[in-house]
Amino acid sequence: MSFQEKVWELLKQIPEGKVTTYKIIAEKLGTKAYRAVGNACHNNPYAPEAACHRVVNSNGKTGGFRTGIKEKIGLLENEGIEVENGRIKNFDKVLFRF
DNA sequence: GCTTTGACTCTCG
DNA sequence: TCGAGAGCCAAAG
Repeated sequence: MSFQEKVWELLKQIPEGKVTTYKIIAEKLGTKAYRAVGNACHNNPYAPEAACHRVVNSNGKTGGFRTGIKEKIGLLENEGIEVENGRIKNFDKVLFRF
């Protein structure tokens, strides 16, 4: 199982209404390849299963999204996550730490 | 096998 | 609060 496959497995564990960060994911995999995690999402073949839109930056910002940041924000809000100016409002509340 | 690139993070001014 | 610079790892060319 390659690095990114492990990332996708973790992404599938994120429940609705919750988000996580690239840092946390990397830590869970026992590495510090935050950027590699981003790459994994970019190449994510498990489209809706692996909730890459529930992964944000460590400071609560949504970061960038290749398919359009607006779309993802809409999805997050639909799950009860408030987003304002590309930033998670109640970040500590919705943060999923596995 | 070295170089480039990226949906990142941390520190400093 | 915000932007710039440096550091980090894995995948693709």
